[in-house]
Amino acid sequence: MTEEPQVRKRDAAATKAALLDAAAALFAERGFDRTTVRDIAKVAGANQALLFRYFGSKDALFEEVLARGGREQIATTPPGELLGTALRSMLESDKGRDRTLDAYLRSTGHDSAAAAVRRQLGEEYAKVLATLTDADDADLRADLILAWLLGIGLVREITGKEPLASADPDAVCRLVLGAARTLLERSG
Amino acid sequence: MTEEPQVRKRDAAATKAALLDAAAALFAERGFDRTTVRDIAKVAGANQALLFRYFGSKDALFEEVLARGGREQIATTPPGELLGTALRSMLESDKGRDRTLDAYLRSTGHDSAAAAVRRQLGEEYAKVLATLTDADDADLRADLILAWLLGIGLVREITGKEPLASADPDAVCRLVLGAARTLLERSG
DNA sequence: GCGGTTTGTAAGCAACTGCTTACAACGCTA
DNA sequence: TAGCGTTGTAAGCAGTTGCTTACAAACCGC
Repeated sequence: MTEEPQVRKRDAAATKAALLDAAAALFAERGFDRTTVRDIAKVAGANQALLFRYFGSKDALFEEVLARGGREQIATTPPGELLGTALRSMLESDKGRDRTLDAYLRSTGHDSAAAAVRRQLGEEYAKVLATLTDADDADLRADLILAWLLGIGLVREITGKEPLASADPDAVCRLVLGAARTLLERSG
Repeated sequence: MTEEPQVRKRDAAATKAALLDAAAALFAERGFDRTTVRDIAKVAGANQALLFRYFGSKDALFEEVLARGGREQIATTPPGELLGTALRSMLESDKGRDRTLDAYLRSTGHDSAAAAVRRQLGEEYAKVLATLTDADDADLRADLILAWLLGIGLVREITGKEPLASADPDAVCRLVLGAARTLLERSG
């Protein structure tokens, strides 16, 4: 057997990334309050003191997790498809999908600086969604669409309520997009 | 001055009710994890040991809070008006309104037995909402309406995103009920 | 090789958590 | 009034939390 470097040694960037990944996974799974820095460090295979050296605090780490994951989708999706894409990526519970939304939804009890990130993230989504209608209350309608997206995520991932939790993504998309079109098209 | 009994003395029922009220308020304000039994006892003006004597555990107390508040609205509203009423009661941020939904939304990171209460509460709402349509996927459509309600509450109360957070209740109702009608009326 | 910086580690601190226990005060019944 | 279950209180226990500190080991320029 060739000797493989099982343990990452003296690579600050890799350690930081590992901590970020571990934190994202755990925050998504348990929420902010029920995730401990010791758990994050253990999953990342790093010492917990490094978490504070690289991120400053658990709070700051949470902010970075939220900011990193949230902006990804907005940046890589054309406006017209954002609603469908966001909805679909939320519905496809397959492995490997981005779980930032879960972290968001499971940490609603947590105020502090992360609340600002949450709000800003919402702003960015809503801003894009608002371009889809020419009604004079476009921003409000966009907020309602965003609220629907979040609510669907809440019921599916957190509450786990059936039949929505394991409903066919296509069926859900058809229903939601149909109603959303009504909301966006009728001028105010 | 006549002597008033400022301190409640030896009244188990009153003490228990005070604890329940205090818990409901604090859970709604901070969520489950960030509310301590010491705080609840302090707000209720009671000793924290009594909390455990009367409710058994913090978890069980949370369950009672959720169950008590949630069923109230369902029981007192006719099915056809549930959507509008629930929406309106959520939008009217005035004083004294029931804040059980906030407790629900701020405690999404908390699993355990309360998750069952959350789910069951959702079942009851969805069951009523499902009677509003005759589509063969009525349950799914009802779940989507429920999700929208929760999402709107989330964006308004937790995220505080504008313009939805301080939007006119009538305007929101008009938009949501219009789109919801589309969702419920079109048979599948 | 050598000094200094960067990276990783172990141990611990102080505060807080849910919960328990031992006990005092009260009020009803006999 | 004596006895006794109920209600309220003070103190503490054991475990966990975020975060800090003191130190060892690896790396880099010289």
